[in-house]
Amino acid sequence: MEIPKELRESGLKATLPRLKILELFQRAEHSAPNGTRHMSAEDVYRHLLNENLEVGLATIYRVLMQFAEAKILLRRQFDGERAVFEINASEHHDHMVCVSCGKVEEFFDKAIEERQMLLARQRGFTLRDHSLSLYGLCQDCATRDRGSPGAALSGAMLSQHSPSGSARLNLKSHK
Amino acid sequence: MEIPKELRESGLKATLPRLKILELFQRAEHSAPNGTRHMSAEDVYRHLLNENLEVGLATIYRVLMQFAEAKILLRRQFDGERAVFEINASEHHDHMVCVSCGKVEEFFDKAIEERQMLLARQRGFTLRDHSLSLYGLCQDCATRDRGSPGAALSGAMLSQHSPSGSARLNLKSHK
DNA sequence: ATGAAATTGAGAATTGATCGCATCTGTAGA
DNA sequence: TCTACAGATGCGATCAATTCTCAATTTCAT
Repeated sequence: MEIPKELRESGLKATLPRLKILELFQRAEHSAPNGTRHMSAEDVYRHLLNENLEVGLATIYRVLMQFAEAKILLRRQFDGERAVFEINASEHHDHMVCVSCGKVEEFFDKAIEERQMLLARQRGFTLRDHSLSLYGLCQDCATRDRGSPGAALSGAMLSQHSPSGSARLNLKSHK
Repeated sequence: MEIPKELRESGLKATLPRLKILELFQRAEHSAPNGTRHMSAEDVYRHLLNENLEVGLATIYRVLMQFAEAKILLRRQFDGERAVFEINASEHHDHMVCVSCGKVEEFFDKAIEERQMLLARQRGFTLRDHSLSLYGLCQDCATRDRGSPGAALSGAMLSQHSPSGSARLNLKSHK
């Protein structure tokens, strides 16, 4: 009776890896700044390791895929980056991604949603899903860059404190 | 004096691979249906082979990257798919992608663009770029599927006449 | 024409992600 | 509670897309 309803309803067995992964995303849901909300498979892997739980990467990929299919998680893929997942709890939203520090902010705009539906309808297009991401500098990075221009956007140095992976275009440097 | 201004202005040397790749995208610009407009590195590779021009894949990836940096081409990355490129000639636009046949339609909506700018401004976000893609069934596929439901969305059979790659989620079957 | 600098091509290497399979483990039913 | 077995895991192999390495070739300013 400790089995979370998300798992029960999905038909997936309540295994340790699944329970822990679900819990991880649920805890991260309201992690305030710099979205630990959005985690890649590797992010999850490392988080679990920190909790002294060794789960095979393959398992993590599998579970993330199953959770996404079950609508427990949402899979997001920002421009050239690895896939990240977030818990599917809050309302639908789109994202603003800082290309400097990697921070992900969420937003929702009714007007945009409505225009999308209208445009699709006009073309006889049956809308299933959509993905809208704005890329640029978050307030903090814009401010900092104004102070010492030139240093910014090299990205390399900044990729350290990038939460779930790295800034866009910064495709190297992991592990 | 045959050197296209795109190359001249980019500072890139006018080599055969570059000339041919540029020409390919320029010719494809107005290819009417089912975007040959959007081509992956492999697509380009195959097209050049058809013209009896063997260019190493590595070179194609390099040139595409350079062209994207020079704003000659635009790199697009639809959900789980490989990167595709299109010539950066026409006005800015976003995309509707058919998840069944892979067709890519383009659209532009002033209202959406304006909302995006407004939302970014409200959050102190310096907008650099954005990506909006609508996923669903194009008119043709929606009509066909209504005729013989169930058959659709298996995707596999359809991936053949998919122009630049394959339908979304159909990550296998290439070469 | 000449040489420094840029570019290419072939293959090796990386990276993110998936697969195959032998071994475990939840969980429904006895 | 016990048990059988479908389902799940973990490991390593594998895959696909992309990038890197480096020697050989080509471009272009002089």
